[in-house]
Amino acid sequence: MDAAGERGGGGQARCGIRPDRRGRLVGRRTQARSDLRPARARRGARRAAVRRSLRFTPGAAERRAPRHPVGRCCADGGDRGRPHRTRLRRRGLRPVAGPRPAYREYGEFEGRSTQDVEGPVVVELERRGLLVEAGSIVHRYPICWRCSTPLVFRIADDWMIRADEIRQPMLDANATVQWTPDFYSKRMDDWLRNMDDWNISRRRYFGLPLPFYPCDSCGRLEVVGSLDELRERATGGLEQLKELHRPWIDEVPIRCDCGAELRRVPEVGDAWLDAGIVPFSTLGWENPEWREHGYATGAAAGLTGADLPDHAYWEKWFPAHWVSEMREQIRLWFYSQCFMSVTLTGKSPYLSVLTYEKLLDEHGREMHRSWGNAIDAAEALENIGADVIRFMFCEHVPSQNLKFGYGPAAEIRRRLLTFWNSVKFFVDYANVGDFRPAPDAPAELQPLDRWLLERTEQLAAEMTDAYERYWTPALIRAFDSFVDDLSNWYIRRSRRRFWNGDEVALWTLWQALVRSLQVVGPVMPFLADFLWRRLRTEDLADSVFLAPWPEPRARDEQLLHEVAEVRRVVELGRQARGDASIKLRQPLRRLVVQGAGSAQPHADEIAEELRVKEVEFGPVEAVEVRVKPNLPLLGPKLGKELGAVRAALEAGEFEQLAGGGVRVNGHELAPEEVLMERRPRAGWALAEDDAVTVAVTTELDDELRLEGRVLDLIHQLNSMRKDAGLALTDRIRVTLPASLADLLEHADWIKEEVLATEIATDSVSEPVIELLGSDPSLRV
RNA sequence: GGGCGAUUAGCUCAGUUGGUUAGAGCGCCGCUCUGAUAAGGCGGAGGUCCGUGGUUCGAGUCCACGAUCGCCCA
Repeated sequence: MDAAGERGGGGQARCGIRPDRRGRLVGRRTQARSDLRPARARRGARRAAVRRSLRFTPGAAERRAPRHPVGRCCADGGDRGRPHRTRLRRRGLRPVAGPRPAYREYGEFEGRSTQDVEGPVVVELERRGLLVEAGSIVHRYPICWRCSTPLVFRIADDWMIRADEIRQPMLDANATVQWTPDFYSKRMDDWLRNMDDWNISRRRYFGLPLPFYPCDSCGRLEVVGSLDELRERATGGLEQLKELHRPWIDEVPIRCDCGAELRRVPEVGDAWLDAGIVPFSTLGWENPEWREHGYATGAAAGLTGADLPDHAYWEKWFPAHWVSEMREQIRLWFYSQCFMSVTLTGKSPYLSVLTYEKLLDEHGREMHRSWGNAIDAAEALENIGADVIRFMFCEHVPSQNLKFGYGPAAEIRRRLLTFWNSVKFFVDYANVGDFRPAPDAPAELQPLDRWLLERTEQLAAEMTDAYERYWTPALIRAFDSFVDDLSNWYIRRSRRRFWNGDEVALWTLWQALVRSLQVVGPVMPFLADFLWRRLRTEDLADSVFLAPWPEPRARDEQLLHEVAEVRRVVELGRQARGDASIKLRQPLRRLVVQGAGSAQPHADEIAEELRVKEVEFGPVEAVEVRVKPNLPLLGPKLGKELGAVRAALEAGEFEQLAGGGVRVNGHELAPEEVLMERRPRAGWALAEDDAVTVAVTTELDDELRLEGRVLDLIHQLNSMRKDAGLALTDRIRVTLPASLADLLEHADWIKEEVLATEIATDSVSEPVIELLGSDPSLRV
């Protein structure tokens, strides 16, 4: 089709039959116009040229093009559908027979191109009174995909490998393969069930020459099996045989048993013959000895110094564990490999296959240089980076087209930046304290430290599992979730410890980073190794890829669950505060948590995160209780009754029992079998999800208000530090307006938070900070 | 014509064995934190999960049919 992909175009082509008439001719016997042909060909052609007209159905994509009166010349016209299948005619009507689309032995048409005779043929038919009808028809037409030259089909003899006898063995072999996505197994089966004989010959110059030597004298077909055999049977030309390719190979005739001298057929083999034997040719199949630098021969010699292994090596590595290629390889490489392997070994050459779809631009259009939206691979590697590209490929589900471009790349880079910053954070504070990680965990690990180590083990287990399933999207999901926990929970919760040079926290973070690099290495090898080299100690491998894969171990699932609950409670708490429009800088008095009991050991953390004075675990007192059934529990228990129970609960027709249960429609439901929905009482803010309810008091007293103002001031002073470009360790003097004098009740707290050595009031209108030991011009 | 997929928020896409109020990123609006700072967090608006029927106490998920789009074969 043409480059614009024109669909259903209005183009028409000259043809002997008008579209509205063509139906009348379907199925009727026709006779080729033998009187247009040279006499020599007529006799043999008479039988062959009698054939049935075929139904012609225009395809979805059409193009203005002529349909030539040359027999089976159109992709669609000649061989549509099994009921109409005709045998390929090897003799007879064959006007277009040479390497170029030109007529041969056809009188006045001799040597003219098919396009040139388009009109004259119709004129000639009419002159002879043979024309039924001349008109135009829209139909599919082949053109060169690169230069758009119209192409002509012509009849030719070819070399085929018969497919029928290997069909079932290949289907059996395919049943042993694990395909991802799995439905491509079915497409492979479909291809195998329908495959025709494999046409292996190509009329080209480059390619592996087919070693076929037909004998016109005795009718034998000689097939030369090796270079040694060729040398043995050659009648000459060996001295110029530089390699087993054209043109040299064609100058080496062989002797037939009948005495005749045989020449090779001119064809070369289909490239997929070569590709199909990759599992054998590269692994030294039946090679008696290991040959150093023996892999590449002929023109490829010197391009690779790879060894040609011996057969023992093949035994070790065959079949391949995993092959990945685009899905179109089903009818190409996956097929040809399987064909060869089943022929030679009876087995599939691969255990599992990952296929992927097309690479499109970020808007979903195909990439074309002429459209200006193509991104060259080298350019992408330079500007986006290999790791970001790999991350992008891993994340996307392989059954979908991949939308590729600078926009999606920037998004991924930003996500990776969080991980990068986590490493940078560690390195900064490790350098400040001149920290050197010890091989073993320190004894004084805090709960949060133990949690991060468990969380890292969880990451290692999840990613190992994803690798083993060859399901790369799960890799990215696991990694993203880990980075969130690492950065937005562990590091943020532990910042103060790092400021103070806490070596236990530093060690824990270091361990988590090092261990996560090991499992994420295959996804982003360059970044992982770069960071590894900055984090590694002397007893660790030089490269992350020389480090052993983390051995899975039992994890403290209880601790992991507890902290997950804590994060859930905190999220709900923030939501409740948000609903009540109370910012986090304003301390509140009480928080009540119902339903996340396992978070209780971490109540202090919850209090700190949500800036509340007290955290209680227990029933939340709230108004307007609405009860819903807990479906996963009640569904199996109540069955058809469930609908009625649900309706009754919805309508409020139930009775609450002591202990939290509910009586409804004659059923007593346990507390865990129902879900309560609440609204906050006055003075409270509330948020809940399915199983957890969090309520916080919204009333402020003087103490809370004062602390809120102190936090505001601290925030303001730290912003000023930042604006003034002060270093992390710079000490300052703070001067406050008299109106803020009451905040000095918390002077020590403020001094600690803003790294001030002095704080006082004076006649200023706004707070002022000064860098100690500096001149007054640095006053802000 | 046969076969294989897809259809979920404005856009790009997740959604594991059927389960409560269907999620994420981007974009938009508002708020917020801040010693990772051109980031981070929270909230809001935005959904007939293509349609119809069926199985089931219960369907985005399973089944059937249909529509549209894509791909393989012919």
